[in-house]
Amino acid sequence: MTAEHDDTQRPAHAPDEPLTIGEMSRRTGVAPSALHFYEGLGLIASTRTSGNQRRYARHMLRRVSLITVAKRLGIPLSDVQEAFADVPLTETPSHADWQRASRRWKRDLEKRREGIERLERELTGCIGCGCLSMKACGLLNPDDTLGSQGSGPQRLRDAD
Amino acid sequence: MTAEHDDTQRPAHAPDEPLTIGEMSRRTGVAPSALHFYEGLGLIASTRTSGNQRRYARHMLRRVSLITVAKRLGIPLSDVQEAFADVPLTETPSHADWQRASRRWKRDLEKRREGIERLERELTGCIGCGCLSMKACGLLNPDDTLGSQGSGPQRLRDAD
DNA sequence: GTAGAACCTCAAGTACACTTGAGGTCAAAT
DNA sequence: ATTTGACCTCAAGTGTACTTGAGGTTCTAC
Repeated sequence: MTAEHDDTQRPAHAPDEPLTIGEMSRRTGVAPSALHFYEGLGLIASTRTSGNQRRYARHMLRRVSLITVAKRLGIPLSDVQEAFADVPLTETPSHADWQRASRRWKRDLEKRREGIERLERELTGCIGCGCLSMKACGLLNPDDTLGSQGSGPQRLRDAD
Repeated sequence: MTAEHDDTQRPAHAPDEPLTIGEMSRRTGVAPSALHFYEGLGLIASTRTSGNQRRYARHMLRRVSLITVAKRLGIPLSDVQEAFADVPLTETPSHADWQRASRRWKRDLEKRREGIERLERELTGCIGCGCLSMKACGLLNPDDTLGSQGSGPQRLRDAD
């Protein structure tokens, strides 16, 4: 986070000009090779110049940002692909397009958050009572008191 | 979730007997090959019978369950390894051992949950105002209005 | 005591998400 | 005009998290 990318030396574009792959990379923090990769998966799209170089419409920045966030949260690209399913790739997506995608995402995120919250609660409870090592605690599934009924670690597994 | 695993036909063990790899697998839902793999990473441990077969102490069930949950939440095994760092592998962990691990985990989970919550809020805002496709919205970083200052999609990236 | 299920090791294969490298082209500046 | 940096394609390599298979051993039940 130093003066390493000083865009004052970079070409200044009109606000609606398409971006080169290098610009996309600098702006999103995603390597050009990864952008190639995402394009191969159909997660993003580009047009080509007469000289076969990629040019990205500005709305691709958002797609890449969303991919990045998803990754950070451990969401696989296949899920991102689904979330983007109805968002047009080649034209600028409409208000409604992104609204739909947003709602879809939000449901997915809610599930994830709930999974984490559940685990947090369980761990918190166990911090309080120390039951992570005690048979009496039903939260994290005691080592084996339920086991012989074939229950297994249900509490930790039924979160789907 | 049918009558597929009917433990009434399985060997019934005294509550403190060690488990075979097959039993571990059935109880945790984790494949034997994965248990081998986790053992290679030092995430779990086993003793061996005179005939070189693995036997797992019952407290390994909890370790495996925690690994499974972590995976579901997109937490890499290396992080799990760290979280387990001070929890004894070969003897039954003490109350204090698991307490320490719980606290560590909880901090990690909090960060993750916060990341997800942030994204949820952003998406929610965008559902409300439709800004996911509008330049005026600063939440998801507008396509490019901040871009020429070299800021990039900061709001989505500074969440670490 | 022997059949069959469950287990063992070790090597190789798979899927995901990329990166790296080779060999070549394109574009902006001198 | 030529250098330099950015770009292109395609193939192969990397790290993570396993699975699969071959070839052999052990355990349990009959």
